[in-house]
Amino acid sequence: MTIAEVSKKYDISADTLRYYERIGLLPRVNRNKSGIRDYSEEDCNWVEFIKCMRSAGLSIEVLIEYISLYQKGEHTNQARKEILIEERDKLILRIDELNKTLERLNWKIEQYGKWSK
Amino acid sequence: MTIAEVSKKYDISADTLRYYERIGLLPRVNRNKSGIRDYSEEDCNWVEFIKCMRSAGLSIEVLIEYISLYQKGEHTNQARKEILIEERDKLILRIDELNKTLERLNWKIEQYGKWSK
DNA sequence: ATAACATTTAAACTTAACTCTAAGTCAATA
DNA sequence: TATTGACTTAGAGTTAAGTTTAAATGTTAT
Repeated sequence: MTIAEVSKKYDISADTLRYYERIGLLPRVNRNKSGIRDYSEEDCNWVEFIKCMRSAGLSIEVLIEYISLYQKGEHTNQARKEILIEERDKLILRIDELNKTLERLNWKIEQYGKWSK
Repeated sequence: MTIAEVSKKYDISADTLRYYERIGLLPRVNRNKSGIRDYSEEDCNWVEFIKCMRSAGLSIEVLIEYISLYQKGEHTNQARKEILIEERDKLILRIDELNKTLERLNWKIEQYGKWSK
């Protein structure tokens, strides 16, 4: 797949895809004879994974670390698992906080409802 | 209360408090005879509200709009309510997305568990 | 085979949201 | 009363995460 196709499929700009690869957030994508990126299915899976994790607030920094460990092979499994657990726990706290704020917003909206009908 | 006290109480730097006031994200705080900020209880309530809403991801831009409407008086109630509803709905979607990612992380962590124990 | 368009790289630029600096004022303390 | 330390403003600097630009090369449709 070309960068344009991947960009469209995952709704991430080609610029961002190149940027992610440049900083090591995506494993290096193979080029064809003329130097143009040709994304494999595994590349696409990484793109999708990164998109999902970024949208959940995981920092680029921590994801670079995760990918770097992945590329070092199976002996990094424990370390990778620890990263995921740490991020998972942060996410739980975050969701909790957001739910509290949601309740607060709901309450405030109700107050407005009392006069503004 | 002085800016240092408010800063400590809400864990927001004095720089940030001044910055928020400067850009209209906080209503202008009264100064004493020598020009030093003296935060009233209402000021503090705003600080706490802003902190909470920012941490939930509401943009500074939308909060400035909300506060600006507030300062224009009761006839802006409907508009303010609409802002809150819009942000509340965005927040619900966000929480939903985060919960899905949380499930995915949990699943991945379990996969790691299978070999790395 | 030439115009029009996509891709490449490196590097500069942008944006949101702060954060720091400089130069000055003011209040409390030694 | 001299110094120490918090506060003031305006404006410059920082950070994370892209986005845009420039200059070159490659590809496709006529």
